[in-house]
Amino acid sequence: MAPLWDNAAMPELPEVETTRRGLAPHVEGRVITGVLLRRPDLRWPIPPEVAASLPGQRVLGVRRRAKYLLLDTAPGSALLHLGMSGMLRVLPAATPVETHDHVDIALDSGRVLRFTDPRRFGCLLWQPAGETHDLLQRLGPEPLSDDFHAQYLYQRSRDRKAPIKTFLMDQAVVVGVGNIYAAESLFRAGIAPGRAAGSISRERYARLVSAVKTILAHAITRGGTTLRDFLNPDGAPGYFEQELFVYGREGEACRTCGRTIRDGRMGNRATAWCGGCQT
DNA sequence: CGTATTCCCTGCACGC
DNA sequence: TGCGTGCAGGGAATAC
Repeated sequence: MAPLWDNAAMPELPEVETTRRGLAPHVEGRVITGVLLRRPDLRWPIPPEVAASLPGQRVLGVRRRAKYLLLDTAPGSALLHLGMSGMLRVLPAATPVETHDHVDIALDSGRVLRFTDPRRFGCLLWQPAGETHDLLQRLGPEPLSDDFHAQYLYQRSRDRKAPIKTFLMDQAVVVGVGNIYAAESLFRAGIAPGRAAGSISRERYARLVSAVKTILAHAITRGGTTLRDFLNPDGAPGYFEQELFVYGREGEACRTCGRTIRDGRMGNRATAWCGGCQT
């Protein structure tokens, strides 16, 4: 079975949303018949409620908040994060187990929802019904929602001296904009990533918000096309590689102006930008 | 409060 | 060929 993700396509918000859409038809409405934890020490230990509460429950919905997926059942929700190497697949129950297959959630359809994560930066946690997990408490708005707009970003950025790229990747400001999409959005908006967030005009924030929305929405569309049949994913997601303008292109020529793409670090993250197109 | 740094973990690309 | 080293990443935790 071809993997859905590899190191070339980290699960950012569009991949998580694509995963949600792919999973939902196979998981929603199904009854969980068992939970098998082969390796409970992920980013955090998997709490006992997961294995104790899920069996016998019907999956009422599959939701996404930021880069988290939630499997809703009556007593509560399984809260999943794919980290940077996590993968979720729906497979025939008899599918042989491989090295990093940490969790199986068996379904009454005879299939199994399998969580695989080589680097174990992902997590599987428990959110009791009616509560909001601490990890979801202080998150900013969804980037594709109407709550994420230029005036919001402009106001939140006043007095912030951190680089705009760091600010944009702050999950308390807006969720789901990881390193790739931050770099690409700033390129599209023509803003240099090192510029202090608090010194950027309202007009430029309008361009940035528009760029974030356009790029994320486009990436989701692309992801969707690679995932027609979630049970038999054919080929790599490859959603974006041909469309990147700066991310991973350090030292290469800018596709717009021809200048060499620069690189540096911001907030301890590799950052690429074009000194000609971004000011 | 905001900002900077460290850490978690593994696979991979390097250089010797 | 097989080491060792450094890096990548989300994002929480910690330190200032």
